Amino acid sequence: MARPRFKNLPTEKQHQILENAAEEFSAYGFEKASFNRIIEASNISKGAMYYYFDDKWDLFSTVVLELIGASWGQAKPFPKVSDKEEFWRVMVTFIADMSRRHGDDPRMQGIVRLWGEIRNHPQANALMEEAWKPVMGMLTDAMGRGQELNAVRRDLPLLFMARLAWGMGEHYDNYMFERLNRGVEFDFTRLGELYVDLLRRLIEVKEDSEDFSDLKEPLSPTESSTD
Amino acid sequence: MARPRFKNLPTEKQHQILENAAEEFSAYGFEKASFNRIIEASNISKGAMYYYFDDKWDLFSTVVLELIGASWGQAKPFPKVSDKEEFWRVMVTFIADMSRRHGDDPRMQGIVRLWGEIRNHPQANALMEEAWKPVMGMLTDAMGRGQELNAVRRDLPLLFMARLAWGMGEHYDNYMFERLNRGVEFDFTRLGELYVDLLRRLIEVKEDSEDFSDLKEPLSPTESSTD
DNA sequence: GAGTATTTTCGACTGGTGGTCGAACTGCCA
DNA sequence: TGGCAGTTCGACCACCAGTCGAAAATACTC
Repeated sequence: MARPRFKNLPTEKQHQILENAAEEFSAYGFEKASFNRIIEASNISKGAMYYYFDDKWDLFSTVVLELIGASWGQAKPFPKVSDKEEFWRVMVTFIADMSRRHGDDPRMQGIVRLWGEIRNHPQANALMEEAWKPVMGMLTDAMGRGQELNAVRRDLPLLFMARLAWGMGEHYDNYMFERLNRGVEFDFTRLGELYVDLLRRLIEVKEDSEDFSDLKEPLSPTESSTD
Repeated sequence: MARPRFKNLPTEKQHQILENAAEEFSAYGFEKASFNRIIEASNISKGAMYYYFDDKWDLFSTVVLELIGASWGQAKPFPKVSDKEEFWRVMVTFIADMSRRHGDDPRMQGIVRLWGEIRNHPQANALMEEAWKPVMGMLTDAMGRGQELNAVRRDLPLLFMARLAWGMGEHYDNYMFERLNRGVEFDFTRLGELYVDLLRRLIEVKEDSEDFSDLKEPLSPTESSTD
């Protein structure tokens, strides 16, 4: 979010600052990252830093938006599909693409993993919403198409299902990350298939399933508060 | 975890300290909770506090274990069930009981909600495992029984499914909490039914479903590191 | 009860934190 | 040359978790 003047800085300097910040945050998390250390590493004075950023959180969210934007900027939209099976097949590659984006860049990995830490910050929801808007948009679009094809259940709001998928992904990541750190080996493709299988079970149309459309309103997105 | 000597303190004093700590942690989260403030509120000196607890984390984990223990200490085990439908019916009440335990005590609520924040702490996994062991045990037992009744899929490890249920619960809580804070009204019973419906979709035996038992080993619990 | 040993309490102190602020410096225009 | 905005600077603030040596209280022994 960074004060507008930040853009007047030589792009090199901008890069340097954001780079150092990304490094620090993804290495230590939000609270334990040292704003002072970032300042030192950037060869800048404290006053100058606060001249360009409101506070630590401001720098953090700038970094997050930058990183996610760079990674998702030129992502291809969910392709047109014309039948159920194709829908699910494409979903697998979509999810794989997603986890690749999150897994390849270690700075991105660090950011994604520390999401849980900041969840209670007053501005966390606003940041999350803005940062992942394009991704969530693609997810909900995809699921909407799935509904048209009668592949995806219609009794739950799109956004609720998208968040469900998202949350499961987060949890999935954590579970795997933990095991990875213990030296367990994975077949990531197979793992992705399991993930989509689970997601599919959650949101697929099922003949005998109970209908929860009466819950639609409380589950739907209310206007997001900007606090 | 608290030094053993803590138990020699008058129980009244012990209570007072843990009470103040629970208050502080659940109100501010782990990082932003002030150890100093807890000390002051407890009418105790800094040296004394560090005489009974190794550090902030030590106090925190003591509080967590205390709180969860008190809430789950005398919980009834998952009842004997003899057929699929009964199994799922009992599961609904089990889950309802669980969310009631987490929702009734605001201190407990606070603790549960700040779990995400501390996930990256070096001792977080050990604490989580110890704190929720009885609950997870009941969950896995229940699911094991479900497998015997051919209600629950057999291709995934019990613990993986338990964690899946757990993670979904966490995410669910967060989603609802967010909406609650915006004044949205809920039918909690109905919401619990939706949760179990989703869980059921995830772990129920499904004839045409792909078999993922080849993933059993990487998904299974390895020996937990105690670092 | 005196003297010693152990346990407990105390709070000043340390190196660090995020954030503030008034002064100084710079470039530009009149 | 003077004035003025935009920018840079680092000393300073309140607070943080954690340390430590010494004082106080208690327990134990002769």
